[in-house]
Amino acid sequence: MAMEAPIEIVPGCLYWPGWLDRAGQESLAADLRAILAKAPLFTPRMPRTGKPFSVRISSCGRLGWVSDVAGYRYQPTHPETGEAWPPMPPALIRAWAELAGTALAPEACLINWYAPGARMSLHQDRDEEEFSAPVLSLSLGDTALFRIGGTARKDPTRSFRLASGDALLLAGPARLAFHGIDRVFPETSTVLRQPGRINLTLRRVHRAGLSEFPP
DNA sequence: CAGTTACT
DNA sequence: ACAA
Repeated sequence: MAMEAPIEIVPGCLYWPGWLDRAGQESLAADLRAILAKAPLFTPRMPRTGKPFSVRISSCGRLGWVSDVAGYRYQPTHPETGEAWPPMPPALIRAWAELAGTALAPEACLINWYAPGARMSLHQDRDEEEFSAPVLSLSLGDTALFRIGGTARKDPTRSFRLASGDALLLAGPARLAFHGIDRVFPETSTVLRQPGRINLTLRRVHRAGLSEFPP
């Protein structure tokens, strides 16, 4: 299979602009509408303070990432409905298989919904047990200004735009890099049929084992 | 500090 | 820069 070579933004941070074509984006958007009908977006809150995030989130896959006053964690059920997260659609399994470069299956896909004006401040993805597996990010909808630095908060950062269909991998030395979204640019995509942006973040949570098997 | 605010 |  022909695959265009990614751009390496910083060591370990691989970027495939336009990885998904328009049809692939539309199809994934339809998958997500079905998922969000079963696992509605909810507002995460900061540990201890309870301050709400500006993004709303949901998940698919075996585990979902949640945040509330008690802290950050992965859990197998939606915090408001109590239901298991919907399964990961085949298109996402395929994306992980093609880009992640690991035999470990993805366990969690966090769905971040950025309404116009929503932001995500600089952070690390560090709530997993397994850091040898990369984090895979897919963008859908309006273009965003993404920023990535090093493994220390004070490290210098670089910014670039993530557009609908772009894929980004945080692997190796970039797996624990600080990153965030500074801005979403209005009216830069029609894929979602509404203003805003969706970011999908696929992750391996556990080191290995039983999550490979059906329940 | 996956947060907001102030100021260049 | 913050405040715990």
